[in-house]
Amino acid sequence: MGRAPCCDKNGLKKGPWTPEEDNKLISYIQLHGPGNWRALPKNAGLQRCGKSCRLRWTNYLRPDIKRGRFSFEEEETIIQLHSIMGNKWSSIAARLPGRTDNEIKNYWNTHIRKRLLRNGIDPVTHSPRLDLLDLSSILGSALCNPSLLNLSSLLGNHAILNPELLRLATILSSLKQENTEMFLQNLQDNQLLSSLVQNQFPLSQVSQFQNPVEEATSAPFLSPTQLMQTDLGGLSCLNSLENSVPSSLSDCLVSQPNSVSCNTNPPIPDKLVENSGLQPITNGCQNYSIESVLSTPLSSPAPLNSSSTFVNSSSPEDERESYCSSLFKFEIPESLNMDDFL
DNA sequence: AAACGCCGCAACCGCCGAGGT
DNA sequence: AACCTCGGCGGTTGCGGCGTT
Repeated sequence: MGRAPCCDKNGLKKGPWTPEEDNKLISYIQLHGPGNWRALPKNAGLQRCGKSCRLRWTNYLRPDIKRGRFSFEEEETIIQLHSIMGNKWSSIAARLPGRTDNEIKNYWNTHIRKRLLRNGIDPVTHSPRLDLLDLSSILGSALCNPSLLNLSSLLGNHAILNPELLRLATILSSLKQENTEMFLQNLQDNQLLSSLVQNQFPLSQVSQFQNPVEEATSAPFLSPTQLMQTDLGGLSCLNSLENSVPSSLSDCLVSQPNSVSCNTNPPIPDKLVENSGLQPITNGCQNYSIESVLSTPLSSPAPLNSSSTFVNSSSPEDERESYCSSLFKFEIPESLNMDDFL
């Protein structure tokens, strides 16, 4: 573990710390307290540079450090704070008692970041990744069965909705009577979708908040937790849909009685279906009910450790994976003026 | 059993800002 | 204003453990 000594400047030792060195450092700090790191190694009888001592203390030896696996709550907090602060690990660590910035950084890079990527979420922007996003299939499916679009229930929902998505839903709804073909063409061109995705979680909205509490309570769009729940990557989405969304998308996906074939909807590759554990749908069209998708109340994100979220999970990692169970969750600002979208 | 490759994480590196002179 | 010192931070490295072949 740790980096091997690359040099030995000034006779100072580098590399992994020995228990003896740890004991010396702990004993000295217990007597004199931390600080004055330049002079500390000499006074403590350590052949280390002050910086190395400080890092060893702050990242490993400090008595208040909590070691062990990150809890769901901690992980949720990290994701939320990262979406606000970016790679400000020390700021994030300040809000996670017992965790160091280094530990959080490592955990982010080795666990959370990978999972976000798997789920089709850009870990930097916390936005769905365009290269994996296949909203066109979702919307195309909706177009195949416009009855699935129920705006009235949407408008009666107290959740908060991303205006761009609401606009999209409105357009789709209007297409019940109008020119479906034209819209399908637009979908194929993907211009609308690109615009949608790029505008969905602009970073500028993140930076305008003075603190995470303010941001968490006033942000009009998806919270980071919801973003984790927003799974657009396909594979894990399908898996989680089958396992844990009994009332919404998975129902539409598997058991929708009036499924309609749709040529514009690219079928799920067999391999994906196979890996996801999802039963192949022979007509090649999944029907997503926007009504059901939009029905989740969202004044506060569901806790990560909500037991109802985890079904058929075999490991904590799987549990967190299945946490991305809802394809979309929306929030509708009370001030939203529907006229803007109609 | 051995070889190989991947992953996790402690530790290092370089940069930056604050504070003192 | 310029310089220096110190501490803090984020990014990166690479060893050791573990799983896979």
